[in-house]
Amino acid sequence: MDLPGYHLQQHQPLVHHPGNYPEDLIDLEGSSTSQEQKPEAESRLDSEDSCPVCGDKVSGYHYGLLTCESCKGFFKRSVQNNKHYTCAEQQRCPMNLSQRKRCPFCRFQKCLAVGMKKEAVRADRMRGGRNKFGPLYRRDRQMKQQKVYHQSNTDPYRIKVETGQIHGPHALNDLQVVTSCVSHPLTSEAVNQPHMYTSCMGQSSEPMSLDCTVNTPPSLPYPGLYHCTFPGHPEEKLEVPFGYSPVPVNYTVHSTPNSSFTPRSTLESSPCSTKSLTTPVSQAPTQTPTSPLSSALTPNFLSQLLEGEQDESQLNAKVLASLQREQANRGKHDRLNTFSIMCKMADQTLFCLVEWARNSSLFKELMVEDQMVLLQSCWSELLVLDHLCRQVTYGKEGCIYLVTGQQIEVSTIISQAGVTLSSLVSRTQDLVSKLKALHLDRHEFVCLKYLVLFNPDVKSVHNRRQVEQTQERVNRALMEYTQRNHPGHCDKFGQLLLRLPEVRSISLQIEDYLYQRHLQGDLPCNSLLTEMLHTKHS
DNA sequence: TACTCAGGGCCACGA
DNA sequence: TCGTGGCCCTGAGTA
Repeated sequence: MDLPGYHLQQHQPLVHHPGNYPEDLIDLEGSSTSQEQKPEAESRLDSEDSCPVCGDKVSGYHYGLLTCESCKGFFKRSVQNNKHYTCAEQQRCPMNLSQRKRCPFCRFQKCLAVGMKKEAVRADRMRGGRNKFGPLYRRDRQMKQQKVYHQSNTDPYRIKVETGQIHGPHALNDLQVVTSCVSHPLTSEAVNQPHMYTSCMGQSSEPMSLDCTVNTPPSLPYPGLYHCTFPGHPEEKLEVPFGYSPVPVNYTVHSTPNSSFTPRSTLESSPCSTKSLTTPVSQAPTQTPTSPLSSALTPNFLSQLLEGEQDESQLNAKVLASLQREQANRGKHDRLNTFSIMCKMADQTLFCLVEWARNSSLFKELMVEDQMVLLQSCWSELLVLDHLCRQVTYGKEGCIYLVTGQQIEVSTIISQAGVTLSSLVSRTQDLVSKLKALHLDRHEFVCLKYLVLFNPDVKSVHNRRQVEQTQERVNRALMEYTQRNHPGHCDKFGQLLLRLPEVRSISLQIEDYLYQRHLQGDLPCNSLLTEMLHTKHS
């Protein structure tokens, strides 16, 4: 099993993550491209493409993708000098050849969004040589040649993602939300202007359409390159022994301000549970007066927790770009259906969550084996929490805010979905309402994520005490934060913790649902999502 | 061993 | 004065 960033094991099959396009998967439009392979000299002409950041002429591969000399230099200086820009506008400045100098903030953000990699800027400033992305550039070049051919034979730059009818034995889809009647372009610029997918379902015998039409810029770099910014990139492919142990957790909450959040392993609460597992009471995290925690440290501690949080617009752009690349790499008759698109979104989000955990200073303190088992245990809960936070923060009434920045009406999904999915959507929306009523904020949300992540009851955790202490610390920070910021809502802390069992329950139901779809062959292959599911059930 | 090419440095230029 | 961007140098990887 691969967890992005973890590599320990050699016996597991190599897993291809989204964005990974190893040669064995790249056939890529098959033989049709073989005759179109251009000589190297001609392929160089491809570099006549425009820079994905500003549209200027590209000069070569720089920091992960084909960019112009100007953006190369700008990116280098920004990273080397650790520049921190600010935007005088609304962080949505247009970025083109004539205006690229106006707002370095937006320019740098766009550099990151399109996939330029900070890590490609050498910390030691050593000149010359090849970087570690060399093989990737070659692969990208091959992909590019193939795409040039493909685009010359199809409608260039415009990719229509449609959900087709599911035929055959797999027709029992719980979700057949399809698209065709909405035409909002799905561009990076659209990230900050969420589109509404209005329902046009039930008005036609044809599959309904969930609009995923994308206008891909001509210079859109290719799969495997943009994905450099995602964990799980081929260059980072790491193999991991992945013995998932389903350890259901029941969060016992004493909803008084002084109570502690106590995850306890239970058996009955999990439909997936097959093992008996008990946790000694002594292992339950407790707060004691002798705790090394200091309330005076809480603001800084919360700031530390928040540091790793990813900017939503960047996440939007990343996932959107990933979906665009996925579509761009597919043939005209090989479009992703809506369920697959949703899975891809979840998969990319999962990668980002794993990366978030890996970059967390608290998480880094754990031994790698413990990091892995914790992530294996809570990945679906993190996904649910992430989704919930997005809805609380950005979602409008009656709509679901997607990780791409788009919105879809809940009624649209429910009207099309089967019993299981409808139930899941309803339960999740109920929870969203509860969290909205609690006015869940960013600090509280990140604390909940850490509480879920640092679960000392996960089987196989070696340094249980360390996990417990971190959980206690986060628990205390959350309690103090809610007391300090919501003195009139003295039970907010307890109310927040009371939501966690439901998060767990929903996540388990989602895992079961996805696994069933996986068995039906509906889940996209080669995804971290699939691997997580497969490992758990294997 | 010559060649390739991506990252770094230099420096003229302009705001 | 500082940021920009074009040009050249460097050196690991490759054929």
